[in-house]
Amino acid sequence: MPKYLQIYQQLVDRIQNGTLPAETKLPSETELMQEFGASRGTVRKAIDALQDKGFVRKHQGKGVFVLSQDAIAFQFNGIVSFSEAHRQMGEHDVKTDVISCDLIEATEELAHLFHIAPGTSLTQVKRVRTIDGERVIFDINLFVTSLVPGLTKDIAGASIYQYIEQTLGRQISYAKRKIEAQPATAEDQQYLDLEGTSHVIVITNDTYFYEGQHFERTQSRHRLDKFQFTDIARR
Amino acid sequence: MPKYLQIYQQLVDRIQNGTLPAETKLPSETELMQEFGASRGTVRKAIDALQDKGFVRKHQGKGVFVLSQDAIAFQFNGIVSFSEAHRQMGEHDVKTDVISCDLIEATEELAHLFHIAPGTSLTQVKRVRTIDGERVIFDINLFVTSLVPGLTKDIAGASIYQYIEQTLGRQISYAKRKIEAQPATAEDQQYLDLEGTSHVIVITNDTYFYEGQHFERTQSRHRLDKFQFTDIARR
DNA sequence: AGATATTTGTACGTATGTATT
DNA sequence: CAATACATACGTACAAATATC
Repeated sequence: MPKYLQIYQQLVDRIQNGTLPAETKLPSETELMQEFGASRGTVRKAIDALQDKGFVRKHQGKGVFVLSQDAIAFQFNGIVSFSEAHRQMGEHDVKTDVISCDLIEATEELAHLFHIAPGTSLTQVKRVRTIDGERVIFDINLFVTSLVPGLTKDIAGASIYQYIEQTLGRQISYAKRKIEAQPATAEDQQYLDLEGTSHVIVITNDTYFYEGQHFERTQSRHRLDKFQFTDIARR
Repeated sequence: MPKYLQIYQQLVDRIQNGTLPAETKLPSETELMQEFGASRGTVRKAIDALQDKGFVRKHQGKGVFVLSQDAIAFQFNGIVSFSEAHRQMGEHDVKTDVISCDLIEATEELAHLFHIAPGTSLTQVKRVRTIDGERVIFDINLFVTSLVPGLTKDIAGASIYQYIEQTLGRQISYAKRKIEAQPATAEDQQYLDLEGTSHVIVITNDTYFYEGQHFERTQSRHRLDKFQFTDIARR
């Protein structure tokens, strides 16, 4: 592990175990240099990482200050798949049913979206997520088949993201997300326990590989009252 | 402007005007050093900034690659106030009506939330946003009065964030956001043109100053079909 | 109010390590 | 194996913002 990450990790530990409580000032760069036997640049890199992760805030001329812990607890930004998200939550009975896993041909519109030729093969996966006995999420995934080959119903029942990263060895880089409400479709009514609600929350997710290739669009359709999304925004 | 930001800006320009199209490789650090007459550290800082903003991706041993433009167009992350968001969109007839601007006393629950004593003064602002003639957003703001003093109906009708940053001279740092659906309340029905929809989308926003003080909680209640939220997530 | 010290920000230079070509 | 390109680490100097005397 690089030295700057070691320093970073030790400082994170101190913040998390209360040695460096919220609102207190971190030792100055000069002091940290002496303590860790590192150059100023290395110490600064560690502190920059702390700030990126939301642990501290730097102020020129003043110092570096620890931010309150509860701010960090909120920090589950980033791309998190369904199975990752619910493994952490625990306590809930979660099940995934794969409705279908088919090859389809890209329409004009989808071809344009993925920057591929019309008619190119796409893999379409439809899944229903059941939480505590209620069917509350209906996912429709579309993958560019050439970029994500070999998808099967079995894989779709486990974790597609794990398959992409571990079996295919591709690295997922970033995702664009859109959240909106839409009237429930006939398919929504068929696959979800809507309990009379007229709308669903739709999260459209466009995901990209490290190299910038757009390989997936997913619509995740949630029952209104079972949907919640949190994040942290920085000015 | 610091040198590394000048280099950053010039590279952004080239990416945006097509001189450096997506998927192409940036000049190497050595070449950029010569071109801009800068040290390697300075060039690297500029490239790091490019990567932070999502313009490029660095690969050790390979080079730095330009990411596709449409990924960046999506990049309006961060904390954006209502008036900021709609100034950019243009084309729409937007109006803000201030329903009330009162001092209230913190309940036990609110006191705990803001880490203040029960009974401490809070400023409560209720506003309705009308877009193209329809009342679609109902905002309820709660400010810790001692941290955001002097709020008036007039200020609430313009931009509270601008007042905080420019008049009070305080810097807003980050916000925690939660998005969920809730059944419409009587107040929602009174102030919004609900068009028969039973639920509203509620965005709860907790905002913090640079120093880490929690100074605001806002509930922004949106009509279902007029709500949309986008962001970009990184792995 | 003003000078001085402290603290972070920027910039340069050099050397060595690691991944890819 | 060698060359190329990015990553880490050390050191120095000066600037800018803030705190202190």
